[in-house]
Amino acid sequence: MGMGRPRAFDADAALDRAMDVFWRHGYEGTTIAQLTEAMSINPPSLYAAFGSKEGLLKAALDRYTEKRDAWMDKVLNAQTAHEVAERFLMEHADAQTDPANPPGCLLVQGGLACGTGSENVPFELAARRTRTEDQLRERFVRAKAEHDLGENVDPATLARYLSAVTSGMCVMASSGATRETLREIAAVSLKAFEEQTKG
Amino acid sequence: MGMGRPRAFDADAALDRAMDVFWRHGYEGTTIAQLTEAMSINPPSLYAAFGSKEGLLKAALDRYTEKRDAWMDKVLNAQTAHEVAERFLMEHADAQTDPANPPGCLLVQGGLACGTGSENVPFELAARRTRTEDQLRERFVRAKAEHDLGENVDPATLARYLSAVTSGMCVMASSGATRETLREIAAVSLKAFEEQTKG
DNA sequence: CCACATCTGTAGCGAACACTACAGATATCT
DNA sequence: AGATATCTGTAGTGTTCGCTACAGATGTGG
Repeated sequence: MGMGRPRAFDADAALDRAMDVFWRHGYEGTTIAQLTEAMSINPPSLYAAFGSKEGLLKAALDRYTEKRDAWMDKVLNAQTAHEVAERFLMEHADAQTDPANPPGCLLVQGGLACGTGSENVPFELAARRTRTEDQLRERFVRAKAEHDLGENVDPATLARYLSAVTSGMCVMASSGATRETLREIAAVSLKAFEEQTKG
Repeated sequence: MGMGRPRAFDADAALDRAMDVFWRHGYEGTTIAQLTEAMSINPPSLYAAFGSKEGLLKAALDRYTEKRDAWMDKVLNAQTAHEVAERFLMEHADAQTDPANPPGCLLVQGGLACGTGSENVPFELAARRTRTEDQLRERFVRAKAEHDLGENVDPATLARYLSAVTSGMCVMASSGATRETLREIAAVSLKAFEEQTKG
């Protein structure tokens, strides 16, 4: 028995193209026609490989999360909690205004509110955002154990705060905020972080 | 010559219904069928009154802005810049988790990234968000003139920071953040504000 | 009460949507 | 080489989308 005709396109490269389209137009604003054109494949190939439009989004999110994890490792490996916060904020300001990508972040621009039948999409995006928040919180728990953060500091609050600020930066990036503007916001936020860790 | 059959529905009440649907499902996730059902009218009435789906959104946004302006007046009329920031943040935390409305804010949940043909929607929402930011900035300019804020404080930075935080709160509210969580974030943000106004 | 202007409800328009049937192509395994 | 399994491209499928033609209803002005 044979193994069948092999796939003629690179799945990861195609996912990168799909990611860009979802990122730029949101899940519901993206059409299969746009996706197949960007991925340079025909609909049957898309459906054979990813099952459905939502399946393709999840595959793209998986790939996005992979890249993000590598990036988060760099952030989390900073020596101090303060430096973690600084890197997190500043790298976000840069990433969200990187001309290589659409503005903002796929996990926000992908869709906060969707129509009937796509309720799962905002939920899926939220789960990935929560993951980042969890990583930050765990890092701050460690910092607390290492006496890098004081006893009366709440790691969950810090993580939620940073997560909120970077989500807000996504919103501003989507409406044209420059890298400098986002860095300014990041700098102010960092002061709140400092103040919070003193208390 | 006669003046024609009068409209049988209340336009403002209908707009409130439409606002809720756009808010909950986003512009692109909302269908005309959902709108007409929520508004208790038929499509021809909708199109006679508002022109198009996008026209209806703009009308709903105008009504939203009206209410928001009344609300912002209360915020901006606070005695000090610090109290303006506090009210702005805390009222946002409450409004975004008010069970009378969908979570978050129409100006964010309405749609950050839209499909081809609806590019105008994110732009329109962003313009309304900028309006709030402008109101804050002007208030801080005044505070500076009144020596309520120091000479080396940048009103634009403060306004942008508060705008970013509340936008981030919208994202968190859309994924189920509680009122207490948002208030916590608001409290941390307020510390950044205080710190920023000292410098 | 009549002419007119506008609204309302039914019913359905063309277009675009996500998705797929099918036939031919291309690999593997024996 | 032959059988088989999977992919690819063409050309659609049924459904839903935003929107509207039309006829009847309901008000105003003369």
